[in-house]
Amino acid sequence: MNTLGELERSVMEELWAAQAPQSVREVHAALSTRRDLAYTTVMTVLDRLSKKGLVHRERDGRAYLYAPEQSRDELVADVMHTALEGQAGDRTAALVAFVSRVSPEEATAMREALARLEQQA
Amino acid sequence: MNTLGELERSVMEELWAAQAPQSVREVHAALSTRRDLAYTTVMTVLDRLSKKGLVHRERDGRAYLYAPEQSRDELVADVMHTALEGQAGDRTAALVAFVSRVSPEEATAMREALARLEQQA
DNA sequence: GCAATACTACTACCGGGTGTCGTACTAGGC
DNA sequence: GCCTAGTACGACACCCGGTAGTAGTATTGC
Repeated sequence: MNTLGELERSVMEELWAAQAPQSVREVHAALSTRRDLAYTTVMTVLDRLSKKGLVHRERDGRAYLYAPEQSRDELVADVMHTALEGQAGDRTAALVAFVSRVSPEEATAMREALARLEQQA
Repeated sequence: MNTLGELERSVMEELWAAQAPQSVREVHAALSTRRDLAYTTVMTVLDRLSKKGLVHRERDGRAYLYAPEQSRDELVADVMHTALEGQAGDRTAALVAFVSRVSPEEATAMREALARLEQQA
């Protein structure tokens, strides 16, 4: 879930940055500009990410193409949500504590999002 | 930080449930109603939690008393915040995604919290 | 058709974190 | 001065993440 490792996060970043599904080779090439990694290391990480349900893979000829299951925003929102659900008791209290710590811009963003939500309902 | 194990979480629950700081013996007794644990196991966990800064301990005669550093609400809010900070790019997008998933009651709680926040500023 | 090539699958190893506990040491109480 | 309650320290197993090698399989170029 949130417990992504360093390299796993980097790989996800690459997948998010790319618009289309990426092959292992493409991800490896992208990461190789900054770090020295074996091709199989990247493959293993992509495999683990797919087993965790974070990325989706599909055949493309003899290769696989990997794409993120969720956008980064959604994943972050998911982690936040999971944390909140872990709160057995009073969730509103946790939300209040959370809200009281966000920056003014973030508070504004939340107000807008809540307003939009209200219109839908 | 967020990576609390199962037992660690249980211990935190006990500390939160108790009003006053607890001794190892008290926490052990409380957990023993449900699970069979060695006294030293509980001690080790409390020690690790204190090293992580999640609990605070103070001497009481020859024993230590342990108390949570933060309330559960605060910890949850903290985890949520950490997740949000990890968002390198557009945080408002993540907030929007988050807000659009909360329950109606939670949405109401957030609106109230935001309103309160506005009055303070 | 066959060899080279491009991928994947499987396995492995190490380090760190967590669950779990035993043993050694220490400071009060009777 | 010994017993007891408590701590300190160390240990071990397991799982996860970083890292990679080797073996197997399928495609492709000649």
